[in-house]
Amino acid sequence: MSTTRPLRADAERNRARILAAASEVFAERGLDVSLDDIAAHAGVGVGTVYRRFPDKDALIDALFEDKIDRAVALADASLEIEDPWEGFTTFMRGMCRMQAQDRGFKDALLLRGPGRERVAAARERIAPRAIKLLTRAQEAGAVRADLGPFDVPMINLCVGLIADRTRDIAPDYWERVLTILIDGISAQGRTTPMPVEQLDREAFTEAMASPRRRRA
Amino acid sequence: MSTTRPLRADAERNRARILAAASEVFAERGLDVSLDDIAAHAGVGVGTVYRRFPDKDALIDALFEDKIDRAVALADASLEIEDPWEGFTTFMRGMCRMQAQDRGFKDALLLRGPGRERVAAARERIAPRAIKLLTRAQEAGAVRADLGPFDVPMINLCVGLIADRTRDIAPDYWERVLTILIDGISAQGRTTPMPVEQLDREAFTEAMASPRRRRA
DNA sequence: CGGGAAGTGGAGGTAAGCTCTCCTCTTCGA
DNA sequence: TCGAAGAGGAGAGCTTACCTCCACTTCCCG
Repeated sequence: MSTTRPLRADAERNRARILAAASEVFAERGLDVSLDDIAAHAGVGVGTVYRRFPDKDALIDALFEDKIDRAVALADASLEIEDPWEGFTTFMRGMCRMQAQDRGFKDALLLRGPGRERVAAARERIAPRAIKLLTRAQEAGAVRADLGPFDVPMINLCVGLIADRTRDIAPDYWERVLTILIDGISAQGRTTPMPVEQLDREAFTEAMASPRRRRA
Repeated sequence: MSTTRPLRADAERNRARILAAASEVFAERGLDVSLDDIAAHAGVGVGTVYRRFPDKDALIDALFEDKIDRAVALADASLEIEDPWEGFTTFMRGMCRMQAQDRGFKDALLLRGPGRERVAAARERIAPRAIKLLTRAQEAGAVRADLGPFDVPMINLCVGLIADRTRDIAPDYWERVLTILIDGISAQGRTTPMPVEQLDREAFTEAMASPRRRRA
């Protein structure tokens, strides 16, 4: 099985184009985009996509792996930071940034259908590191003691939602919400200055209007 | 037009049944449920629903009005509270509770399509009161000064999301997230004790699995 | 109590939108 | 040069929802 004959040059080029397009489109609009959209964006026909990837999930998987590795690397890097608070918040900000910049990644972390095992595996790689970051920060008295390990992904979820809604309007707005959440989990009652401006009225209205399928 | 002849007794009964069923189903599962579901839940045919309400939006509107009134009443009651922090947090908790307990209400506040004007009108009734609550709390030094008026609904959005995901599993879990958020907007670095327990592993797994259409 | 108006149910018309297949035509490369 | 690999994209087939239509039932006035 592993002895796959190399693809023809044009096929290889198209494969790369599909992956690039999928990465981009998933990041922008989430996993709910149709393969037709991705094919169009890649400048190929749908048939070509299906020739390369048995189905949509295979395509998602091909992109997902790498992102998980990056998340794990982030966790490891955060554990290297001496200051426990700094380490924990670096991890949180990094995870949120990844999700804010890549809606597909955020969606992938929530899959229930096929690909569920892959997500479970991913969580099992990240969770122990996250827990270590959390307990270390709690033992240092930096993070409130009553925060549970399962509260942490919920915070991610919140930021991800806000990022989805403001991505096209104010791509950094999510940092305000994360700032509030991080100050809220501090045991020392910090008030971190807001890193970005608030929304103006127009941006707010836009963000609140839910995207009822497709454009306006 | 306004001189509508009274409905026949059975029709009136069915109308009430439809409204009751719609209220219940919308609250549980949001505005995305089909009218077929509502009709079944009310024990009538779809045709009967459409005889009474020209379309789905009319049905939503009929229920929405009253909920807005309750939100406005909550804001007014919160303004009656002397302590500005207490007033503001009472409002926040109340708004979040309304959305946590009624997913349809939460959805309705985000409508873009038809019913948009009604939502805009609702916002215009609530916004001035919310702003008053906020600035009063900020002037008293209770709420961080860099919080903007448009950040407040974003907090609601976050809590609404968490409530949606945990409604069937741990109906009060959202209060933990709101607690974090409220502590995060305090200018005085409060650490309010968590009002409810955290999720256990199983509940967490359940909550993270996105509801890809219909049941499990 | 009888008849016509009002009301009812739910199958199915209509419309989207999606995933994935199929088959003809094109392109690569030994 | 020519066979095999690849490409494209129309459309099959599925799902899901909103809403209509009309034969049948129920109410209620005279």
